[in-house]
Amino acid sequence: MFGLYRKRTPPLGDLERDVLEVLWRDGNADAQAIHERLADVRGVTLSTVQSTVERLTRKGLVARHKRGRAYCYTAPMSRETLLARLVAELIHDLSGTEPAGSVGLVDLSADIDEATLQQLEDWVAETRRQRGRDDGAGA
Amino acid sequence: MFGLYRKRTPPLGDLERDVLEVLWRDGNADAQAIHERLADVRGVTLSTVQSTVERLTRKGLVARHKRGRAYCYTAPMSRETLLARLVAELIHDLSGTEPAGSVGLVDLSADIDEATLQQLEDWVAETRRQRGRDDGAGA
DNA sequence: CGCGAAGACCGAGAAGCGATCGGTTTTTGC
DNA sequence: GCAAAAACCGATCGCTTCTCGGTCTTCGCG
Repeated sequence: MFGLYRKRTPPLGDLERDVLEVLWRDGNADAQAIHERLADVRGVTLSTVQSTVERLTRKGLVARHKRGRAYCYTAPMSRETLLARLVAELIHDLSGTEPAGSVGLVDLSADIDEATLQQLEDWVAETRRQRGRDDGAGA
Repeated sequence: MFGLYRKRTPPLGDLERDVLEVLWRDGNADAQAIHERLADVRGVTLSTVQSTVERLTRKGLVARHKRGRAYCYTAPMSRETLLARLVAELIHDLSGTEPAGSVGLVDLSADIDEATLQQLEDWVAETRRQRGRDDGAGA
């Protein structure tokens, strides 16, 4: 079969990404704080930020708890974890029935800095390790 | 800075993905052939397929050349290359200013088969090798 | 050379999603 | 209680894919 419905993490919009970025940086923040952080680069109102962070909450990508009169938001899923999930989905979606053993990658590689590359590599290694001791059920 | 405009590969729709899949499988095909391949799983008309493959052409993801009265479409970019590009963009977009040395990935890793994992790993290695002998200008 | 069919092309419309914000209600601190 | 701060709601806009029918072009063949 070709088209399968899967529980893909909905693709993040630009503002959503920025909000997450702030949350990852500061650990936690209320809408106001996020807004102030973002106002420099983006001319958005507090309302917009609130809507966005709320959407993010609905998506399960941020958690919140009341503190004073405002909500305090946090990103329970780390940047790395989200990245991993996204990469996983991407790979899963784009890897057809054929495992395609031929490694023809290597092309648009420039664009990634060493650190990221390292990250990816470590992630691969870690994943393999994990899967090795856990079980072999992948696809 | 937070929001950067980049030449992201536009996100592929479901049908677009399926069309690419067919192209990768068969090497090349005209709209008719693609349609027949897809008709089994998807009740789409030939017109729809044509539109989709044309959009894909505009995106530069498929090439075409006249053969007889119909166009013959091919996917110049291999599945692996496209995957690599997408992964690269994903990583680039989601890796903030901080390289985030901590490797906290490892979570949703199951979902990927060994072959793909291997692929990714090789790709990383190759990329690093490439960039090693070329230059060090990454970020 | 002309004709009929096959296919490309175009434009239109529906649906989904994020971004955006204003206005209203709720909550809270004093 | 009251005023302000914040959450909440719902509406709109723009963009993208999917969908297709209708029209124009082109090709092959007699």
